[in-house]
Amino acid sequence: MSTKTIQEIRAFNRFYTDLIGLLNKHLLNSDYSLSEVRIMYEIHTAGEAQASQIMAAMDIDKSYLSRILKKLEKDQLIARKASEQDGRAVVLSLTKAGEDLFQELTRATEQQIGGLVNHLNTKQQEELVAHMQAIRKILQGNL
Amino acid sequence: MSTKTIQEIRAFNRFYTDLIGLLNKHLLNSDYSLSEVRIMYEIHTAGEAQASQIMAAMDIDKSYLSRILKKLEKDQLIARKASEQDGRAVVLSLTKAGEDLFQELTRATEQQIGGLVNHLNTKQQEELVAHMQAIRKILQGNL
DNA sequence: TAAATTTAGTGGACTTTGTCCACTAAATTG
DNA sequence: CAATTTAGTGGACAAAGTCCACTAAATTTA
Repeated sequence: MSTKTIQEIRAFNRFYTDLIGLLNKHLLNSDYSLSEVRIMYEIHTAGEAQASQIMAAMDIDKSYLSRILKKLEKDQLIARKASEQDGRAVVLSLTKAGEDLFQELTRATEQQIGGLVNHLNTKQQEELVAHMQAIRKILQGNL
Repeated sequence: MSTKTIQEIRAFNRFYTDLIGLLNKHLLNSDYSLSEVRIMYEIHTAGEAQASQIMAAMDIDKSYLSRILKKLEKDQLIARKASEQDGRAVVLSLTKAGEDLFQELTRATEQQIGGLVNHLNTKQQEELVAHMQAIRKILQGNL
C-alpha cells in the first residue's frame, strides 16, 4: 500500500478523533462519563448483560468496570441479579430510571449529531451515511 | 433529517471510536501518551509553534499543556526560545531527538495502519480513502 | 498616554479516569 | 476430585485532565 494511502487514513483519523471529541463534550455537563454511558448503552442494547460481556465488548478493565457498575447501581440506574446458570456471574439490566436517563442522553446525543448535519441537504446526508457504511464494511474485519 | 440517518452516524461513531482506540493502543508501550504525541505532531507540522497555537489546535487546557511541554523539554524532545515579537510567548520546536522520536512513532503508527489495510486490494484501499476524503469534505465545516 | 482589559504561560491543588495486583468463589478441565 | 480457568470485587496506585490564582507582557480604551 502506498504512503499516500496511509497518510490519508491518518489525516482522517485525526479529523475524526477531533470530531468525536467535540461530540463527546456534551457529556461533560452530565453526571456520567463516556464509559458510563457506553456501559448503559451495552446493557440497554443487550437487554440483560453480564459484566464479562461488557468487558469484552468495550475492552475495559474488569476492576474499573466493577467500580462503574457499583456507582450505577448506587445511583439506581442498573439492577443486578444473580445468574441462574452461573453462580459467579451477575446479570445486569437498566432500571426504569436507567432507561429514562439513557433515553435522555440519547436524545442529547442525537441533537448534537443533528447539529452536525442539519445544514446539509438530504442528498449530502445520504451520501455521508453511504460513505460511513462503506467504510464500516471495508474495515469491519479489524474489530 | 431522519432518525435513520442519525442512527447510522452514531453507529459509525461507535465503530470508529473503537477503531481509533485500537490503533492508539500501541502508544501504551511507548513512554508518551496520545496527547504528548499529538503535541509533537503539531510542533513538527508547524515547524515552530507557540503554546497558544497548540492549545487552539488541540482544544487542550493551557495548564495541562504547560506541564506536558515541561516534560517534553526535560526529555530534550522540544526546545523553547523566547518569541521576538511577543515577550509573553515562547516558541517551541522539536530537537533532533524529538524529530527522531517523532519519526519512530510515526513509523509505528503507519505500520499499524498498514496492518489495517494490507489485506485489502488496491481498489478497496482507494475506495476507502475516497470515502474518508468525502466524509471530511462534507463535515469539515464543523471543525 | 495611563488605566483597564486581554492574552500567554506557569504552578498548586485537586478530581477523574484508568491500571495492576491479589483475592474469593464458582465453573470447567483433565 | 485436583488443577486450572473464569467472574467479579476491592486496595493501592498512576496517569490524565481540570480549575483556579497568579505574573508579566500586549492591547484596548477612555
